[in-house]
Amino acid sequence: MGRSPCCEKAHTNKGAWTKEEDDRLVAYIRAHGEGCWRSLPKAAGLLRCGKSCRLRWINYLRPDLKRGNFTADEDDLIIKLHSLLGNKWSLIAARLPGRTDNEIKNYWNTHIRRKLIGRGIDPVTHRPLADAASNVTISFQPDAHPPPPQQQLSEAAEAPQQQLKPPRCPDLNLDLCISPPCHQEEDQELKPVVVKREVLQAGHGGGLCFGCSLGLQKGAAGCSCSNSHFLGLRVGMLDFRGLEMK
DNA sequence: AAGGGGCCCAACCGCGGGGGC
DNA sequence: AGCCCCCGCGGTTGGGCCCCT
Repeated sequence: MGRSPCCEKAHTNKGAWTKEEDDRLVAYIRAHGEGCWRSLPKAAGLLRCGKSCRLRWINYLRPDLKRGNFTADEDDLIIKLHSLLGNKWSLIAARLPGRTDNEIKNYWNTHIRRKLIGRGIDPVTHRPLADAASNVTISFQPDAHPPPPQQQLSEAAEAPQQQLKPPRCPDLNLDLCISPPCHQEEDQELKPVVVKREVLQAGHGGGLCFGCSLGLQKGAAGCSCSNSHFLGLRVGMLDFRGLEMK
């Protein structure tokens, strides 16, 4: 009954990885590449479960990891992305080259949460902690960015005047205007962020202009709405032009 | 100098989703 | 269509380190 164990726990090591285990894992992945984590430990001669190997590689051994302290720009970007995506650490990590979801999650829980609380901002809702008056009305801007048919949010059409939750972060513009992906010929290396519609709707204020709320300059890639709340945040590596809704 | 408490972060656990059969 | 396997994700844990008293 129930889920089968991911590995034979009786014959696997647990806890901190040794240098030798690291070396074995790195050598194996260099020779054979990633993939089939379940069979990797046996093939690599490791007494670890596949999940453990995958985690060790992704969070610690991967050669493209940046490591080191987070910059102020990364801080700001994480906060912005969290306000949009919630605890979707993998999505946030996808927009921070060299950072892992685990690293960002830890950093959030140990530093940013405290920082936001210190600023009087609820780290969960991104709203002022003392915010009692939640009667802010956010209006849609259906003309600002007419989306392609496949990306129109039916909810927006169904309830264009509905009252939405107030901004959860005082410097975030929450005017709704989801930009269609454009300039697709550029930056092919940037993976599109695939955001389930529920992610944007569940407790995140209904809808947002990604460009504006991330501080992109008016007229910059992905943002040409009428928002006037440019924040001056440098987000050069960020690009939501490939944003997909599913 | 010692020890107690808090912090940090690597690693584990359980679950959900996707894909193959 | 349903089942099973595997991967990946998010939440949680625990051990080591650091700082304060």
